[in-house]
Amino acid sequence: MDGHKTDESARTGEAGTPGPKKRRTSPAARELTDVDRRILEVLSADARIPNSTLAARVGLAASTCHSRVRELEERGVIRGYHADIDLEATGSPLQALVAVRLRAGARHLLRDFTTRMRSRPEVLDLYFLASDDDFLVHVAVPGSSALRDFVLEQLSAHPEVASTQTNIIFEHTWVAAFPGARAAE
Amino acid sequence: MDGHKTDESARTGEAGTPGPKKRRTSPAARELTDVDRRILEVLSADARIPNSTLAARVGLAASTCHSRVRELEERGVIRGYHADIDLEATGSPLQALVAVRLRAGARHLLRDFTTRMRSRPEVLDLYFLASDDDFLVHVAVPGSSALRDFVLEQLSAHPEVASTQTNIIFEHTWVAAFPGARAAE
DNA sequence: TTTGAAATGCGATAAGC
DNA sequence: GCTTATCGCATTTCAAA
Repeated sequence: MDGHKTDESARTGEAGTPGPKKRRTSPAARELTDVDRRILEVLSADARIPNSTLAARVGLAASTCHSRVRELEERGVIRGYHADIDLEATGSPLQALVAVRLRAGARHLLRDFTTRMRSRPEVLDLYFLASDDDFLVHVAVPGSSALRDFVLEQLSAHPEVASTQTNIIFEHTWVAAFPGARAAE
Repeated sequence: MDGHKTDESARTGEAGTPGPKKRRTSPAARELTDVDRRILEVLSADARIPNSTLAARVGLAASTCHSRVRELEERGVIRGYHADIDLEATGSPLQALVAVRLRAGARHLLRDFTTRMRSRPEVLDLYFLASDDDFLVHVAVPGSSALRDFVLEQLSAHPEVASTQTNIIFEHTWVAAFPGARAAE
């Protein structure tokens, strides 16, 4: 599982420093402008803010702001908008992070495993790690018995799973959608 | 704002399920109806869907649907709406989960620690775990040197931190906002 | 007491400057 | 990138079940 090379060796210099106003010619990897960044910041804090209000906050006309947002959506910078739901209200107040280690000989079942995890209703997030534990599965369940059932039936019972370790979550705090974004605008 | 009573506490039992038709008397913890649940499901997949479309999807009139959504917001079931941002586009493609163990004698600094973590721009999520009185800090950074700086300067350098373990994330998949919600509607 | 339909004001969207 | 104009949606009101 170790020894993977990251593929981000080709990193150009930062544009933040003063210098030549060279035009960025790669549209897909174009860097974000300062206004773009502020738009993302506001939308990550409140995705349903009216476009006119957003425009005023970032100092743009409404139409301009709208086209910027659309461009960010089309470029894939904004991947979507999601409602943040109170898990207690949905009847699943118990959260856990389950560390899963796969059997070394069953790595070809990795895709099956991720597919199954993503199809399970209890699963909220799936972290594929570089460490000894291959996955960290973030789940929410109604109670401890449902947690036990999930771990036993969806993880331990499967042959590709070598071991699991279940960690109860006392509290999960969402801080930001991306680095630099602040909840307190 | 505060704990005022909603004026619609008289909700009769559902006719669908057999059983006692006991009236729910706790308004704050009132259970979600089937329609509520479907609304949450759609909004967690696409928070900016037009209300008219949402209403059609859940089989409600637009006005009714709108009042339901507002009620869910006021009850705190919907805690907010957030844009989902591509971390690579923001220039922080490297993610990690840092496990932090606090010194047993410094548990009174727990609040300071969480406050500091939430003020750091690199931090995306903060998990307070039951396992070893540990935290799991989800961060995104531009590269490995920024990750090293964060761990050394924001964690190891502080006296309340007993130990850290940094786990690189190969891939992070957001699956659902709450149990049962499916991305593929 | 909750739903559905109609009316109005505001915001989203597109064309021109 | 801003201004204006049009269109569509959000929101309220009211009638009905």
